[in-house]
Amino acid sequence: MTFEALSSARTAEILADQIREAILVGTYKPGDRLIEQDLSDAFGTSRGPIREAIRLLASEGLIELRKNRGAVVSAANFDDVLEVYAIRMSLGSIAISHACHAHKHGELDTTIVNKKLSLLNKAVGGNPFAMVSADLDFQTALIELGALPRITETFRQTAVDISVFVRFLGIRYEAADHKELVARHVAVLDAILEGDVDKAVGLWTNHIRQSVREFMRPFSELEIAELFERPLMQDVFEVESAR
Amino acid sequence: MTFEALSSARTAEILADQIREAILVGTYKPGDRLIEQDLSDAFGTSRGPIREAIRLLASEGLIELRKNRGAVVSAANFDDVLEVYAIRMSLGSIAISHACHAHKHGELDTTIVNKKLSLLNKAVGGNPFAMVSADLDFQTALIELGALPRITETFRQTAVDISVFVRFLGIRYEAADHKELVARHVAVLDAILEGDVDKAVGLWTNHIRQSVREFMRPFSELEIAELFERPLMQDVFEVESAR
DNA sequence: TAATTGTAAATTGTTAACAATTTAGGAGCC
DNA sequence: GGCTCCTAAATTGTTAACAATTTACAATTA
Repeated sequence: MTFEALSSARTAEILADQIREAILVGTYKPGDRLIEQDLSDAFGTSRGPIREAIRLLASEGLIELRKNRGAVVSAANFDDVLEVYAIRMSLGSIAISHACHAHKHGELDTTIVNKKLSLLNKAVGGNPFAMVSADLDFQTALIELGALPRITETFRQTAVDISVFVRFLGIRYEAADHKELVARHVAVLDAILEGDVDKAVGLWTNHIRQSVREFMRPFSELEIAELFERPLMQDVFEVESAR
Repeated sequence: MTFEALSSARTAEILADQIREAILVGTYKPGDRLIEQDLSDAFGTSRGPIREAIRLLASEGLIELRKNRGAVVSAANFDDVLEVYAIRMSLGSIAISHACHAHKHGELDTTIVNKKLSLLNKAVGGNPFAMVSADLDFQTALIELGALPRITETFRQTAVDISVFVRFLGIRYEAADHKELVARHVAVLDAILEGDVDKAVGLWTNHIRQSVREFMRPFSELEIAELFERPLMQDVFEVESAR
């Protein structure tokens, strides 16, 4: 990789994308070590850019760095799931409220979110992982309407987390009603475009709560009972009883 | 730096700490370029670790990276301040609520937060920047009681932001009533230790709202009026009128 | 046999040289 | 004078070699 003419993005970012994809696809599993030399052989670069990509993925939390002992793919657990949903609900509400206000002043550009929505509609019914990915892209675009860069960035990070959960914690989107899922999303967008703050935020929090319920669905009674012990369940998600 | 025996932390992290400090102290000002060679000369390492430190600071948002064009120190603006306070209020509430529940189950370790509190008390009345730093450390320890790692990490990042605002946006802690500030902090901690979720969260949100008011105090009527145009002001901070 | 030590291999950390790109400044042109 | 084009310097990006550390494993000892 001596010249690489096409690169409008940074090389390390491209590498990070490829390694992230490899992790999400299962080539590297939680607990696996990522050895710099192996990666640079595999991707055809030297160790420098690979190192940079590894650091990038570590800042996303996808892998963990141990001093002088390299990087390992992180393991996700249930507590993480609840925390991530809590962050998405909380910061998402602020962003959506902000988007409503921006819309009232006529300064809302819906090009991206509309594009992501049509991509999501196309993905419904296809490969479930591709659908999850399209779903997350749409939600991120929705949050981006708020034009709050730090919140958007944090939200974007949680999207990576959700991808990991879907792959490694057995969340089964096959079980969910896809049309209803998309309808919930569109309802939030519509409420924003009506400029109705309370309605939009309400629909959003409701959407997250529903997502938590769907996430729990595939688990056993025992596992669900354990999940209900977590304070976040009552305080943030207000989930009453299983299903 | 060929061996460096003492390092229990990573070299790049130490370098990042030093560069961050140099930025906060004003050695490098917003808009300044950070040239790798200059930094490696200044800190006595090669460009590799410096590069890594720069990437680290970029992920904190303290500097910005432009492809093939190096790093510049970021400039903070008022919108950022409001967004950061909104994040701290929102995620902080979740963490504090979580800490209350943990306390009820008797699994709260208050060693760190108590240590930070005594350091804060010592810092009151001294160098204002040192006080801000001790203040932020205490708040971070408070949030850490929630034992929610992702929220703690995001919160920790916003502490860096606040440091930047204090240095570069003219927030004057001299103007604030230090004893009252510490009292507000202690009140939140006490409420957590009473296990009173509503009280603790209420005190916390109130504390952030008060902080926003104090942050505005040094600015002119015109600037304050402009700040009130921001949706976050009404929606999140519920600040009524300039006082 | 189990624990311990010593040594070689594997791996990460650092450095310096080289390649590619951007920036700055001047020569030539309108 | 102001504009474009060109070249040289400055700077970032990449690579490969070297240093330091960790890991694996065999030899030694209790």
